[in-house]
Amino acid sequence: MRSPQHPATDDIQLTEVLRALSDPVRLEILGRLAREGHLYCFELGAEMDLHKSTLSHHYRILREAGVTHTSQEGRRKRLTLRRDDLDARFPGLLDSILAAV
Amino acid sequence: MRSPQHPATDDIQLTEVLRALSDPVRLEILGRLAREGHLYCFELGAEMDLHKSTLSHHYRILREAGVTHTSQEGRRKRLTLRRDDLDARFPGLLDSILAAV
DNA sequence: TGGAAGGTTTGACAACCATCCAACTATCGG
DNA sequence: CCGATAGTTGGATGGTTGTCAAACCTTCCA
Repeated sequence: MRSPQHPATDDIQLTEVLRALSDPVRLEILGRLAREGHLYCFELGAEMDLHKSTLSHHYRILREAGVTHTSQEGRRKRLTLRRDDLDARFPGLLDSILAAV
Repeated sequence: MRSPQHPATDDIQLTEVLRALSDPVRLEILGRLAREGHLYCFELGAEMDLHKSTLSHHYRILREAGVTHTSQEGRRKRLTLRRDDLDARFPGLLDSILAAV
């Protein structure tokens, strides 16, 4: 299993971040990540009533946009928010979105 | 000619605003609006090398998302940014996006 | 009054998106 | 080693998007 692709901080594009967050499911994931600090994919699978492959698709979009970081822990996958990177690149953006979620 | 549809301030949805601004053309329009205060559609048509119907499509998305206000002046159309409405609904969001454009 | 200017609408089209499903890979527990 | 767990991948599908082009509608002006 190849390690997942994360864009470098400087390569995070505003249009991609905005597009990634313009979906209710991904906005919900973002809110959970912000509140809980991190989460395991299988936790969402148990709650969100979406096929696991659909969720996997959303994880990829968030990751490739630079919003989340994914790390492997055994057979589980752990998501965290790239808060520092996003704040460095687009100051205030994340906070204003999270305040509205 | 029916007057164009603008959502009420309370009806502006975060996902729609983010989606509206996740396109380079519309982000460019936003930047110009923020810098110049207002603009007439035909000015963009002369500069942006896109078919006028394509631009009309972008105007509609910005307007229906609640990002811009459109008013008719003779046969011209004048766009302004709904800055107060957006600030009231999503404090800080517009500023952080404009800072990154 | 007739033509030009400024936009909208409709249709077409290729590209993309969210979703599901089935099959697959990889890891853990017994 | 085997079955269960956790996700990814590829295909299919119905819907949406960005773009152009042609036709249309308003408004102005000469």
